[in-house]
Amino acid sequence: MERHLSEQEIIRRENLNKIIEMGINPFPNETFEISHSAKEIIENFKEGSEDFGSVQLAGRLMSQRVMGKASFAEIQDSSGRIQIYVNRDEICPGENKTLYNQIFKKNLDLGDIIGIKGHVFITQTGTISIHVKALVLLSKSVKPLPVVKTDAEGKVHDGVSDPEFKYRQRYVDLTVNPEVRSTFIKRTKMINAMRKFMTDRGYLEVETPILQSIYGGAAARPFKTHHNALDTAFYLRIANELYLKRLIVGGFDGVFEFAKDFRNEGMSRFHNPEFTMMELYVAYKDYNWMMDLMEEMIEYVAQEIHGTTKVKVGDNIISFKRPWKRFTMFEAIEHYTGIDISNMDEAELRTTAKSLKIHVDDTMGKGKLIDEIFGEQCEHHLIQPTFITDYPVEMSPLAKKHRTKEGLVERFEVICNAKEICNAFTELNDPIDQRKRFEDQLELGKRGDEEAMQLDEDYLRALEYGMPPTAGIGIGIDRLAMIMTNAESIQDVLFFPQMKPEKNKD
RNA sequence: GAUCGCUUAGCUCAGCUGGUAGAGCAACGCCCUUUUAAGGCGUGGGUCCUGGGUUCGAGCCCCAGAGCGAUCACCA
Repeated sequence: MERHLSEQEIIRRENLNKIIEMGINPFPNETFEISHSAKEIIENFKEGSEDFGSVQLAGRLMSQRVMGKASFAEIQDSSGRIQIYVNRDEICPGENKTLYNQIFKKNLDLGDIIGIKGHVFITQTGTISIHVKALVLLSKSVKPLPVVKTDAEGKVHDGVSDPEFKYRQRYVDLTVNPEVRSTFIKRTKMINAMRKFMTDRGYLEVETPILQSIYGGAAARPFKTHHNALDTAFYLRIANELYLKRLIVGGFDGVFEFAKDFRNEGMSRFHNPEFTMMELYVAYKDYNWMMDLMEEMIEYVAQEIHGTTKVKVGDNIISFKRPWKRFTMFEAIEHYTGIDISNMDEAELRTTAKSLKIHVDDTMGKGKLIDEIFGEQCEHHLIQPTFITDYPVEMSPLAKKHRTKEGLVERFEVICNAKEICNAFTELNDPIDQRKRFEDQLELGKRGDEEAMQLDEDYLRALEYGMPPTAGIGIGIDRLAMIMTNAESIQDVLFFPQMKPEKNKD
């Protein structure tokens, strides 16, 4: 098949061929030993010290300033960039100057991956650099990378900013925009910190099925697939809640999983069809205990990532320092609207919602109305992490009824930067009540609610054997990562966000 | 799903009331040769997202479509 190549791509292929003709393998197999990273050298080199007398490092050639028999260039490794100084007669000590005159000056291109050996010194202008004694090509780049330069005022020129380019070709985005790399490193640090926090407390990290014949644990439309050998429909999980609780039935005191979940719904700045949720279930605890744990864990996570509990997000500074504010849902609504809805019936709630200019329709029940009022009137005010507790029972078919408050369940969410970042309950462990809640969901399903839960007989069977009182939580890892990295879109915290398939232009 | 916006060189972007395509960086060549976004001179590079239409003439106007984005709806 004919491929259209740009002028620059053709030139690079010609350079590749010239290198091959000179008997050099542009894609060698051998290990290249690396003694230091660019960052280590820049952070630790002291003028006049004998340290770094001999270093080897490898990376991409990112700029090249050739001046006859001496040149400066920059290489970028996984830690950052460092300047190198290449002198013709030092890398070509004999009569043959081909390596410098031909290969280094002509046939190497920006983006090529090279290995160098030399010693560290400081130039007249005060830049820590590597004086190169030997240079080897490790991999040729035949497609030009966008060249990003930062000028003296710190202004960035020609950074790749087209979102489609960034997300489809994340490998280029990562190479060219250093802050993208640091976002993803923070994401991993965050997950590692959470894992350590929970493992240190003795909770067991587990894996549960992604292909489920009955999907459950959340209200959402699933992706459906088919197993050929069994000739059976399967769903990609929308949550793993019911499986983790089966493990609590089985006798584990604490289990957690970082789970990829899948929901067949709209995409937005805050929604990707596949996303990561961390769910944790701990036996013999309730939601009050879980609130304390959540605060402690996230405060710890912020400290691990940023070295402080204060995190800048957009124009706000968010403080994760304990304790966080706690509101019941009714208190929050009264606080932001001045209206006490705690004793209202459905008709009064509907009137109240209308008076607040909230779009209502006849299918909305009590729980939905309360949720809408909260969502419209309160959520956007909640920038600092805030616990919202005690939700209407209709919205929470897996949560235990409140110990004292009629019509409510023991549930909390944390709202932070105006978005929900977790959802937790005192888990419903009464199999009789759970069956009734599932049946109510089936009714909703019959009335056309596509997100109503399915009745899971096996889960009920597990509860019938007896599940200890349990507290459970699900934390939206992508949402939390957005806050911890000051990202505006979920796509910025996913290496490969979901996109429509690229059309083949050839 | 609805509305609005964007799509021009490898990258970032200009392009007027419709007159046949521009800059910076990158590339190529020469000069300079310890530079700091190195500099100077020169050269090449375009399916102006795609397909139709209007027009003597379309990057620009009209229609249809694609991709991306924003807002809304949906998503507790």
